[in-house]
Amino acid sequence: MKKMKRAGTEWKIVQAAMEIIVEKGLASVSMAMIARRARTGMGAIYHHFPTKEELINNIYTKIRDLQNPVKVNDPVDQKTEDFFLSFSNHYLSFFIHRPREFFLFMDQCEQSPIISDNSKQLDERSFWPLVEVLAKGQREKLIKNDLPATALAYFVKGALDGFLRWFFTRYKDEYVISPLELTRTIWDGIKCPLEIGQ
Amino acid sequence: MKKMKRAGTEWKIVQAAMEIIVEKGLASVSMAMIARRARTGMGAIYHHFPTKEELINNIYTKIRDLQNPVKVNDPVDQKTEDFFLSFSNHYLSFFIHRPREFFLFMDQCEQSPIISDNSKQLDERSFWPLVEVLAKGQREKLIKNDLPATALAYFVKGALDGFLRWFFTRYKDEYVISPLELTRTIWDGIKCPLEIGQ
Amino acid sequence: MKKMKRAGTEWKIVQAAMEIIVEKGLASVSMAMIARRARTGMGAIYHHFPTKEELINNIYTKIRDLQNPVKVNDPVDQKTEDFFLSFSNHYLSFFIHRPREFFLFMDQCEQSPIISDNSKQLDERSFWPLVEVLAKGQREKLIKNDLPATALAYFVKGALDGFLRWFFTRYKDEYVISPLELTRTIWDGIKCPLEIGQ
Amino acid sequence: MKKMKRAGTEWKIVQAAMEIIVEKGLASVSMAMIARRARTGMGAIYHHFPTKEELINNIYTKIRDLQNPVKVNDPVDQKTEDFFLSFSNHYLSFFIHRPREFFLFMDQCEQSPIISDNSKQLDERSFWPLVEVLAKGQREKLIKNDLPATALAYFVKGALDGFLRWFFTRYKDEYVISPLELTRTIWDGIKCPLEIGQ
DNA sequence: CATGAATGAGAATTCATTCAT
DNA sequence: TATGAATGAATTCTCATTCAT
Repeated sequence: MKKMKRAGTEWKIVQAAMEIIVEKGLASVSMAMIARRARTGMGAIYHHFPTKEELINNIYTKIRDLQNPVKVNDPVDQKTEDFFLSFSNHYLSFFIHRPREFFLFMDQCEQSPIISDNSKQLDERSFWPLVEVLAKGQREKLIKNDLPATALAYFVKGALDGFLRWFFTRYKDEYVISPLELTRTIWDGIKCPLEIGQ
Repeated sequence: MKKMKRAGTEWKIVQAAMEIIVEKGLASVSMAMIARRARTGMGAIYHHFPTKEELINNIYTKIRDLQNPVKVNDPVDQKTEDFFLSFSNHYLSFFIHRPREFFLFMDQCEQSPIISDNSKQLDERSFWPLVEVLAKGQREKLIKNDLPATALAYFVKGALDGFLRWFFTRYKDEYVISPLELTRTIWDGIKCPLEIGQ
Repeated sequence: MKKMKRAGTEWKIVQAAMEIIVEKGLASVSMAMIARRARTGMGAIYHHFPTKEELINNIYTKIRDLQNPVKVNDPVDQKTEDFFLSFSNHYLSFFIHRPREFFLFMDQCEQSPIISDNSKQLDERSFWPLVEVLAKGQREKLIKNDLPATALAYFVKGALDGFLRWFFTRYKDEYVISPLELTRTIWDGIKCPLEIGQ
Repeated sequence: MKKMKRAGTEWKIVQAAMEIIVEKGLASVSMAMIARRARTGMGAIYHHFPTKEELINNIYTKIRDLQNPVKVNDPVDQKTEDFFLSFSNHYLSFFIHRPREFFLFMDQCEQSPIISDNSKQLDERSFWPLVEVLAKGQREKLIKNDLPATALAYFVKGALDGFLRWFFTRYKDEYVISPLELTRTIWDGIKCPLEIGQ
């Protein structure tokens, strides 16, 4: 019962922080605003998070952790194309099936120096499989190698994020969209063209 | 040197602001830091820009204006593929041939609510030709139509920005990169697959 | 003593602000000076009053409210002369029996555009009974009607304030003064001369 | 011709300063605002007036000098009542026949510490005849002596200023007003009542 | 654990004044 | 003389953080 309440408070704070950061921007959000939105006192926030930075980083890593379950498939085990498609689909559907604040919050934070190096290492870890599979694909001559695998990975992540940006700021339910097609589109872009006769 | 010659003060401020924002991030830059870096007094900044917000927005729109020359080619006049490729190439080479601060500054600002709706309308204007050509390509059955043209445009912009992010933060001259191949990669992704037998 | 007990902070700020404004003048008082005098931090002031302007206006209206108890006697109920004299006496004795800052602060503010229209409406409300009784007196032919009642009211207020200005800046206890005689003096001025033979 | 221009500039500055101070208040007027209103550069102001304080004080004393012609009638020479009435009438008509900024500017400044002691001595000098005549009247048993002459003088000045405040902020040409009646009213107030039988 | 008033260093902004043109 | 961009100290205001209740 008590723990319930505590967990509830922490979640209310996280919720409020995400909402308000998405609305007003990282730079112009104060702890007092978060407290007001969360309907708690300032003290409650500082009970759960020692500093503002840690609050932001904590939310950031919470989301990354949700996104990257402990056990990540090893790219080596699977067919390159399958791994690539499932990685991308997972990335998209993770955000699509969650409150819009999840993606928009991450999108705000990603370029900001408030995110500690520590938190950024988490990013790297989640980014790594993508780089790996692209490199593997290049070695297998399945994927274009005009650019280093890292560059392709940035390109792919940019494309996915661009789509999600559209989804969460422009999409209006008018019709069904299929993330699957999107990941296929990216794959079509980066894969090597079939040789004639193949 | 007590007094500054008139000329160039505004540009020195813009320069300094871009540099320092790229270094420390939008949120953690103070007007005093900008003044120090620009070697002006604080008042000089406020002489040229009424508020911090307007300074940022002004730089933002200055760059967008540079990027979008008054006369934009009309997508209707050209072959779809050519227009798409030249649009994307122009976008990439604009940033690649300019100081890295240009892109990194824009990238910082783009997701931030500090950019006013007014400035964002400029974005829309520069974005529009891309949406148009994608829509035209869809009507011509040249481009996949699983997603609305706007979504594809976000996707394309995301991909280009992802690449530039890599270019300006990871690229180390090790070897020659060709933006042309990148835009071709995107085109390969979004174009309709050739029918067998064609 | 690092932290202040809650109670009384607002009053200490008001107190300090009045004192220091009376000493140095509205224009040359800074929030830092007020904070120092009140022995609070600057933040405490802004916790209670959103801006410097609102602090001033708040003090102004606080005093006006003290001065005008909710229930004001209706001029219609009483003999004109009695009402006039009691109104004036009340005005004088209110300030005479309070710290000199009360009057001197009001006197500073009254002509200053820092006092918002909103606060000025309070003035009007407290001013109204005076205008009313003068108008009534004019209708009864008890009071000279060379000038509109409003003009007379400004005149009367000016006279009372002039006296108070003397009282708080020049009076030195040398001898007893009687505000009652003053209000009588004003009355003698504005009343109609007795007809010969009456 | 040249001198003309210079005199013109100085007057434009004085004019502009008075206007804007009356509008916005002494505290919130900057030299830049004055320059803009006067349609001059900042330098022009500093050619004519070494500091902001001196500008204000200069205007203040300019008006006082206009008001108090070098030769002031000596109260001793005239009948007390005549001197009192002509003094008061002169005070009122001086302001009434001049732009409203004259009075309203003086009213703003009078309580402010920006007015130097030097300038204030001018006030005293113009105030002195009033105190003198009231004292003389008291010695002659023509004027009530419940209060010291200085107090009466403050009272009288307050009354006159109160009237002018009405005149310049409320009066709307509806009908003719007669300052003469006003000064008579004050006289009626402060003079000793006639003994019955006299 | 929770509250929110209080702290005070630091950020944004203003403005009297100077001076190259 | 006139101009107005530039200076930078002073001022207003903000906000992460603490702590008495």
